[in-house]
Amino acid sequence: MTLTTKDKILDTAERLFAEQGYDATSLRQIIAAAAVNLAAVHYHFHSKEELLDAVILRKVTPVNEERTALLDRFEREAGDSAPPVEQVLEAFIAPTFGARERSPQFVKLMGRVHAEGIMLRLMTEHFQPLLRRFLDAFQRALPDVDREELLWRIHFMVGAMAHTLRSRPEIHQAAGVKANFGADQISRSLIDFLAAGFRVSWGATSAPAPAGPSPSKTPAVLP
Amino acid sequence: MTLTTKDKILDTAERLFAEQGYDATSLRQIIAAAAVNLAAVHYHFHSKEELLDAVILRKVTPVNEERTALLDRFEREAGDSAPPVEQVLEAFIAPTFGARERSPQFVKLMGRVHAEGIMLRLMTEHFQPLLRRFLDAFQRALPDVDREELLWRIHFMVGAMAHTLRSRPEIHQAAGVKANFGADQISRSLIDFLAAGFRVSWGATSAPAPAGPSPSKTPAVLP
DNA sequence: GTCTATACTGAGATAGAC
DNA sequence: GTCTATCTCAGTATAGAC
Repeated sequence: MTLTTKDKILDTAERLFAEQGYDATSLRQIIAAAAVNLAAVHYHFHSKEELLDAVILRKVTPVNEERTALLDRFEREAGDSAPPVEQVLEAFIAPTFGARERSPQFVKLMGRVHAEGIMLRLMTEHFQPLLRRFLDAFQRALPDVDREELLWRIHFMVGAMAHTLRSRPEIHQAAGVKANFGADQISRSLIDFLAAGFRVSWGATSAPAPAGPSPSKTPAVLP
Repeated sequence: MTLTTKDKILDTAERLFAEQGYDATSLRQIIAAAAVNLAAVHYHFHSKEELLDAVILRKVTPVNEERTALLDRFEREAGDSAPPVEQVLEAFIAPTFGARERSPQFVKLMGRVHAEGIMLRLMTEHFQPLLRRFLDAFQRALPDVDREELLWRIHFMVGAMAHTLRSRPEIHQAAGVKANFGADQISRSLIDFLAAGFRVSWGATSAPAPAGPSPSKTPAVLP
């Protein structure tokens, strides 16, 4: 236990942020648990927010490396052709669920973080290469889909995944249905669900609705 | 402009929460802009958190009524058969996008709120009937899908929608692609994307991946 | 029943001694 | 690098005026 002050802060902050959330955790709580001084936090991390950034990046970097490595492998195995959407999705999603197995609390925080403005700030700096890498992979798997549309579908994917990583039962509880699926089955359901969405052929809108006497002439936005 | 103190607080809080987010907005900022006293907030709403609840519920209630009304109409038009998934999705999603047109800032807050723990608290109290209503509609449209699986798909839908309602460009910006889609087209893309996911036949997992020499024998979770 | 004035506690941040 | 002391501002609680 000869951790530096900086590491003691990082470890404790990671644990408390994950257990209680970012806002609910005060710096004073962290320094008490880590047995360090309050000013040390600001010396090493400048602010509470930058401490959160550091906590996140330390954990997210290996996950992103796993994602890239997995995609690399799928591409290698596919030879000249491109890996199917399912594999691209698996490369993106599985590492997060894997991280969840290893540290459920932290990934819960990740989901929260993904959803709040925090990721928006980190995204541009640290997520860009990964995003471009996966965008290309998706585009090769689905050459017919428009690029902007594809980005929206990635957007949907991130939303669905982030929401799923957070809290499990909310909806099941409200509906009075027991949530029996394990992480593995949820991950599978998510990938299958998203793969079908990604495969939708572009241009052929469902617009007027497949059955029933065309309900809304107005754009889909307003009833 | 003979608004009651309570309404002045609600209106101002709604605007500031939407513009700056919940945490970034202080009660003192609200009371200054609304020209009321600090304690009046606690008199009428007991706490900052309950003020947020009130702000949300005031706006969300008509949206949920719109959702129900739209679903009612689709069911009426479908006669003896059940409305297709696309219509159930439209009934759920379109009213939010409609609200977005009318008050973009607020729906941005809604997306944020959906994602944080806040909705979890409100959900059980005020969302339950709506959820059960839509769960039934989905189940009738997709009788072959297992009920828990269906709830997960609804979960994915909520995540994708909430994330989409929030901030538009993040991903497009990071990828260096211009975001030209209007709200209408995004709404359509989302519905088509989700409909395909909902329609996936249950039981037929994509597991071993459709092409390439079965990459992972381990559960999809870990590479 | 409504609202005002004011005080209390705990938060994040900072300056400067060591 | 670390710590003490202090600053400002947050949300909250209450006593009392209308």
